[in-house]
Amino acid sequence: MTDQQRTRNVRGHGSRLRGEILAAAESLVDSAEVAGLLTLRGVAREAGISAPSIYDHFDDVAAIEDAVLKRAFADLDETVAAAVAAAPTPAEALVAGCLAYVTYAWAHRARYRFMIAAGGFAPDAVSTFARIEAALQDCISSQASASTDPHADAFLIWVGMHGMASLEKPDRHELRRLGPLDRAALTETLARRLAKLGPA
Amino acid sequence: MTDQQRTRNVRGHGSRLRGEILAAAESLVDSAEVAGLLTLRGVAREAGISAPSIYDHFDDVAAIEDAVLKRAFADLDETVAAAVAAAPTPAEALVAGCLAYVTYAWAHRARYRFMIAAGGFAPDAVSTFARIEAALQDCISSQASASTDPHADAFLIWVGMHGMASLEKPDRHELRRLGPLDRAALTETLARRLAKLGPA
DNA sequence: TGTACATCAGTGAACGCGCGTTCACTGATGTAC
DNA sequence: TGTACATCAGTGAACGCGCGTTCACTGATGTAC
Repeated sequence: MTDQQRTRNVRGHGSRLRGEILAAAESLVDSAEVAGLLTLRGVAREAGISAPSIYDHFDDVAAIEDAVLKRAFADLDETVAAAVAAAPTPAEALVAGCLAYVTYAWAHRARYRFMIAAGGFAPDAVSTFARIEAALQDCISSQASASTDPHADAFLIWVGMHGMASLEKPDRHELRRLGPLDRAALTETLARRLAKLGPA
Repeated sequence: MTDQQRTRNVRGHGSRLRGEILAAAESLVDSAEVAGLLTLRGVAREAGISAPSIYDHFDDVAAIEDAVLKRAFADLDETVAAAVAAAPTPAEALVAGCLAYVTYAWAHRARYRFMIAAGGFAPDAVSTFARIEAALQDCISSQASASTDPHADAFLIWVGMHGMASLEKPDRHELRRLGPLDRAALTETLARRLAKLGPA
């Protein structure tokens, strides 16, 4: 990206370059028009270093992708966790968590595509799923949800959120025909119906 | 794929090769481990022809991809249409259409991934969406559905089916923790809840 | 305080590969006379 | 019925490119004596 001379890291801080490589890879993932794979040389270019320098920090391009994925899933998980924690009631917590999930995906479309393209949901998604399940369980305990099978219903919620999250921009393709969609309201409706949270 | 000599098409039937190229591309899409893009040379190899021969029938590799996508979406649409048409009641028709959609995606996982990877849902998906919306409208008319907003609810059903369709194989990753999932039953539950079809 | 040396954080050149694309060609098949 | 020719359905060789990966190297910085 930048043509200016890199100033070499001081002794003992060579691992800083690892962070720069990762940041460059994330930048490429986020700005990808199509869900193209990362290339080692592309990452090196973006980071402003020579290609062989990457090998000191990552075994290969797959290792970079794994690191990017890990951070992205952790980031998403934290976002969901914060939304759940901030809500006053179990029902609001579940809805807020779902909205946070979907909003994150919309805000980082290319990243989310990358996350799901890399072999479906990685094990990194487990904790986010567990949060949804726990939030649903809270709803059931407080009689906010009529669900009798939290395991299956949490799965359905996850399915619904992923479907919502992976849609394209509303201003493209056939979605125009749907008219203006209030995506946040739709997401809440989706969550409430699947979680059996009452009127939706 | 085959090493044996190709016998050239007779005069006036040169366009047969177009079909063979398309079939080769579909075969590659269906057997892709990761959702890799097609390459012109790869398609030529699979079809057993030289790479330049493709230019007589397709402008470039994007044109091949478009043709594959078009056929795949049409195939999916016909499958859904047949399922809807064969059901005796509106509610069963809607559920059958949803199940057909999801089953098609599971049966052709790599193909479905290719379909959604190519820039979200192409305009080719419009008619399938219209079928879902019409089926829901039938349910409302016959009072099988309590939906008051068929437009938005058809959208939610579509979202849910896409989410269900794009999940990975159940025997991988964290899905194991979910225990054995009856995917057909889950799909029906998902459809009934989102369509407000009564007990689910 | 000097100085030789080891280490660290990288670089530059080169390799072989598969890719898309071009170009001139080939050889069978139909058509005109 | 022959034969010259046009057309059709492709092929083979070559190009320039970006890729992953290797290898020997460089030059600044710390350390030992």
